[in-house]
Amino acid sequence: MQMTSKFTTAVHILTCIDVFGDEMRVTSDFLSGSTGVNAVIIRNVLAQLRGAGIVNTRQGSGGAHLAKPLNEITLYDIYRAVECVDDEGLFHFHENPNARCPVGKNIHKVMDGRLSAVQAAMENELKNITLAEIVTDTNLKSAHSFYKWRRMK
Amino acid sequence: MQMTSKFTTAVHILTCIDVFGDEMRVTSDFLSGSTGVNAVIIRNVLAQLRGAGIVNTRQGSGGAHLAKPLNEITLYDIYRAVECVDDEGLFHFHENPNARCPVGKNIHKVMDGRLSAVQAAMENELKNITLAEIVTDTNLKSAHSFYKWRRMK
DNA sequence: TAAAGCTGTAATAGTAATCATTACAACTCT
DNA sequence: AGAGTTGTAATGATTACTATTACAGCTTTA
Repeated sequence: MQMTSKFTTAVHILTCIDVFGDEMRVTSDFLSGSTGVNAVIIRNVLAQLRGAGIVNTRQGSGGAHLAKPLNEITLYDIYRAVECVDDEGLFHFHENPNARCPVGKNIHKVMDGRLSAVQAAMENELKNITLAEIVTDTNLKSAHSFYKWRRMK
Repeated sequence: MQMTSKFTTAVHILTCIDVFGDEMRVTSDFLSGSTGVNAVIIRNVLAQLRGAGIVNTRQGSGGAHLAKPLNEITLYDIYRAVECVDDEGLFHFHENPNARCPVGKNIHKVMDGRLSAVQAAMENELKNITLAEIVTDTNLKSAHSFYKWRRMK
């Protein structure tokens, strides 16, 4: 089991918007080039991020922009925006436990609270990581390589 | 994204083995009846649990048995046995970030440590839950309903 | 020792999810 | 008006999960 790559793609996208947004239009095509992910997928991810109030985009005039300060966007916000984790949660129950069996009848109830706690532990960790950290680290690691890439576009 | 239902199925199976194991042969067929999961799937899950040293099974003579005390089996052990989480981890990276882009070049490295921490937080929670708890709670909830079910088999 | 009941495992199929891709209408800006 | 974009629907390839059928091999017991 794994999260969709849309999650890391979304973080990548948002980092690009912040890093390059000052000087150029960050279009879905540009983001496709940086992530290696199809431009339509990028637009879909952007649509989900927009729905969550994380970015602004507009039809016609290209270019995505952050809708919030970097340090107010956590990885949890992005995860919620992009992964469909609403309904059932992280764990997927087998669907037809036998209600006539005392174990089958109760296993769901017995596990539910505990599994929610596990999920919450993961989500809390995600809440503690902001995009600001990601961007800062990325800038530190790549201080020297910006020039060329910008020229390419 | 979600975990396979094999995980909750495995917990259900192990609970049954402990609860019913004293008085009857807990076969894949019996477990199929309790979980509502196909008997072949049950046998596959049992095979994985056996590989992890959690249960013993033998060809011919039916009936699975726990290979360890209840309080030495954590949900983490079961999760590791049953989900294939070894290689890439919980998060799935988009596979072709552009190495010529300073963001694409570094995003993986920047996120990796943080995502590992998130995964570890979840796994630590799983390590804190033992099968002993699950069985105890199940027994409490179903004290009155065992008789009938046993008679059915 | 033969029959009955299990396990282990391979092969096949249905279903759902993910991602890529094509296509095109609607919008913005020059 | 035309070029460049976004938003979105439709289609297809690939992969994962689960169910199911089939059968060889093992154990127990009658």
